[in-house]
Amino acid sequence: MKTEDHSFLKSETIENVSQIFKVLADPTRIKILYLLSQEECNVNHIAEVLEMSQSAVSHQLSMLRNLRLVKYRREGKTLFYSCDDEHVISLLKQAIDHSEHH
Amino acid sequence: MKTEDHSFLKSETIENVSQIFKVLADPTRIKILYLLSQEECNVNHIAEVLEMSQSAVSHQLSMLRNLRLVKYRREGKTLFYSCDDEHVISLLKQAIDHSEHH
DNA sequence: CATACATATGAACATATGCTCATATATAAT
DNA sequence: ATTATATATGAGCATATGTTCATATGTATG
Repeated sequence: MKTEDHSFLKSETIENVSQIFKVLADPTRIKILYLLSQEECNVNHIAEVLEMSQSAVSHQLSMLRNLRLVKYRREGKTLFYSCDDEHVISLLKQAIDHSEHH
Repeated sequence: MKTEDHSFLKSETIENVSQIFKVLADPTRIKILYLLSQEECNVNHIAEVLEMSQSAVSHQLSMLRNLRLVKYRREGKTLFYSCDDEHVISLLKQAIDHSEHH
């Protein structure tokens, strides 16, 4: 068993980094995270704004929740989601800025 | 036809950002880019260090070349690859630093 | 408690992705 | 020219991923 696949990076680090970027690699999640970085939203609102099914949004939020990238609060029947990871939002915004200015 | 799927981000921006992060989402490419960020390498050297087949490395380099993330120079039969996109390396290193210090 | 509304979840399916295997191309040396 | 070395590339395959569809769960209200 090798604990490292690379002389300089721990395999654990590589897996973590890969996971962060996998989240950010999907257009749907980019839109969701960018939206949530601007305002707290409930699930249906996200679905409407992004023109996606409630189910698809909910599945993605489930993933983002498990990775602790978003959090939520309940208000009656409604769940309000917001971002919970400044670092990931920072990476996203840098990539957006770079893309927009090139 | 909608030119934007999101009120704030152009669909072109979303695609570009997604593509950047897709590149960085794969463990193999993380290792290759990190290695190349430290030293110029030929293909066989990358394959040896990362314990991968020459073909697998070459396929990945092909992709990185097409996206202009790496460049190469020839010396006889050997091709020496190096990084050609500071911004992408910057994103990668930030994610690595963050992962290592948490 | 029955119904409606908001959200979550499991299964199935289609597409994307990364590898291997075989083979092609390019350069150098004999 | 033939052979060896370094790298590239196409096809095929197995796995991962994101969506849809159907259904479940949770909460408020009559």
